[in-house]
Amino acid sequence: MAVTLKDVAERAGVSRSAVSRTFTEGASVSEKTRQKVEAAADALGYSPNALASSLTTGRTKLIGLVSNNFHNPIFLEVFDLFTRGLQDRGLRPLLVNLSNETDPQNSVRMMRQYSVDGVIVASSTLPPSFAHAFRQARIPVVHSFGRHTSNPEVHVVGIDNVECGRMAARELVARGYKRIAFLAGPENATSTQDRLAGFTEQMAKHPSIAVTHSFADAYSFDAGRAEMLRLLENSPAEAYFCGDDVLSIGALSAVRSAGLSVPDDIGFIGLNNMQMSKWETIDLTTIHQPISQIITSSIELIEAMLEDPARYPEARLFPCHVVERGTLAPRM
Amino acid sequence: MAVTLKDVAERAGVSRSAVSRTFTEGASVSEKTRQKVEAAADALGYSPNALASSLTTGRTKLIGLVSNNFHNPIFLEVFDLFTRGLQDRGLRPLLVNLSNETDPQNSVRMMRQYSVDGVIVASSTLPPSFAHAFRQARIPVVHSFGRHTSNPEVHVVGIDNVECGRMAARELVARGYKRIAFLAGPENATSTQDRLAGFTEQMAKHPSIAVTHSFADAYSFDAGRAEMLRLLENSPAEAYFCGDDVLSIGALSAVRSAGLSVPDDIGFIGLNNMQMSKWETIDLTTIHQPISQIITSSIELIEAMLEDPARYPEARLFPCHVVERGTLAPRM
DNA sequence: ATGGATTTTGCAACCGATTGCAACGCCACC
DNA sequence: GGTGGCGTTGCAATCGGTTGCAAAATCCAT
Repeated sequence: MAVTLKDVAERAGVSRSAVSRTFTEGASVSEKTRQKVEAAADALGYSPNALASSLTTGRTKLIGLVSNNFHNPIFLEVFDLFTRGLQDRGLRPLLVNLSNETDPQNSVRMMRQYSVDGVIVASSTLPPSFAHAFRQARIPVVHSFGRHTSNPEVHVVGIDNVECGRMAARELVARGYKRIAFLAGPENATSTQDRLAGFTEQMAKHPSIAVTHSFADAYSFDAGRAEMLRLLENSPAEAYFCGDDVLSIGALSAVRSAGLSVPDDIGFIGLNNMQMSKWETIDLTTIHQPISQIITSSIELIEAMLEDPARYPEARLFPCHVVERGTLAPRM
Repeated sequence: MAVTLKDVAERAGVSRSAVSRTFTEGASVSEKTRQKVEAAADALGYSPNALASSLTTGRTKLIGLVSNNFHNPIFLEVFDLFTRGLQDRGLRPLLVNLSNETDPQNSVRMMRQYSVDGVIVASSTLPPSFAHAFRQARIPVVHSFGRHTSNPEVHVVGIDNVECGRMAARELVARGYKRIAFLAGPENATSTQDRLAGFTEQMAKHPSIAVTHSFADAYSFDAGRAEMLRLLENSPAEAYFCGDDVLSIGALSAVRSAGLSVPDDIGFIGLNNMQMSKWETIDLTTIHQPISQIITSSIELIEAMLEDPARYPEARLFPCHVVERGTLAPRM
């Protein structure tokens, strides 16, 4: 079948060790044998079997890329950035779709079987127990878009969701809305909980403003639309903070199909600033989440953990800011 | 470190072979030893190292999932379906992003290094040379969304793009448009070429109708928008067939920001029927591509090739149909 | 209890690599 | 010519499993 070390060694007339050494950085091989080996390898079309070598080196260069978020278009961008970033560093992403998985131990087992060097959990809706389970299993792990706690047990890279909640609240108050609501993502997602906490905390400073909130089933267009349709049935608020742009877009669609106009009848502010939000037909005012920095940073972090698995868990949070477009009334 | 076969064997008081056999389907082990082994394995938290076993079995259960299409939202759905479908069959997708790769040999080398059992090329814009290179390297390969030829050299699963071109042409003619254009995807993509061929072939039957075409740089919103803006500068056609929904949506956005209305001023028909196309704000008439069947079929095919690598290359094409929404004038 | 058939088991070789160690060749220098 | 030192090389063990083969254990019928 495949060309092996042994084949190359025989053709080059050297030992297998010699071949192995010419293919490993910084090993001691004379120029002469290196030449012979490379000639033989080229002729045979040899490339070393990374999996076999992983047996002795203990490194597979495989990184589990774990997510459950395959309905939010922003994750296409996330996967794009992750795969390229990992590839550029010689790492290979093993994509794991946890959409229907509830038991972290299954994922741990799976990652163990393929002896991945590390795991990146890319999700704001997967419970922290998944990242924890990996850490418990002593697999280096970074939770991207995860929850920031004061005393993190795993590496977390993302944003300060509580502050985002406050930011949205401040923005809506500044626009003079008197009946404000949070159309949140899935109730049990940590991102939802944190955003809600920040939002209500900030709104508590304005007792004269009526505040409500409700949850969408998922971070998806359909869920946003469905929830908004429900809200429209019963005296909706003047303005909504949506837990994600994709929810906003779903909600916008519901509002427009009800014959109402944005921002004249209802205002919206989203969160993420995905590509689509700037489309003319959408033109969503939103809070920008620095996806690309989060991902770059996550990759750096997982790489650092490969070097030093005992590295002390760290939270890396990146600042967000409001991007003003056309779905909110002007500031007063 | 990790718990190995040997550890389990020692604890259970049996040989390593016995342990191995209890974990391989259909091997001969007595009930008694199986019990002992399983108890020991549970106590130690053992799970077999798939990579090590691949050395002797020659099977990694790794499937390279190769794409260059990380800007078309439909591919999020594609990845979702692929990852779930593969996982359900005990296969693991190794995601490869070929956005900036031009040399098929690099990808072949990469797949070899990780000794994947097979490769799924999921792209309609990657040149056929990639799929061919895998086949040449004797790696089982299926090209999803690839070009159908009468004498296929690799397995292809997708649609008949030539027929789609005809279908779009027929639809536009039936609506009475007299100046018709094809806003195509990347010029060198086989899908573009085939759709263009079918489109012009069909339009040739109507010499009184003015037909033009042009290309977008990529299957992306921005490319569609940019190309449409260019077209608007110089007496645009009455109706456009766009090579992909995402192009249509970009074009729609350009048209609307120019103050024109759809379908009154310009008509559109897309291709794919992605989720987004049914959003109220978009409401795109389009040709439905049966993504989910294509993917299911691709997975079945790659699985069949794992059994029989010599299996004769086959093209599997699925029918498309027009989904009527609101971006074309009514039929005459 | 005996013998033969059938299952179960362990040994040892092997998969494709890496690596510690000792032997080797080569050169310089005395 | 002999010695020391250094870079190079090959041997052999090892990584975590699988598997052919022969020996051992079990079963069944007589």
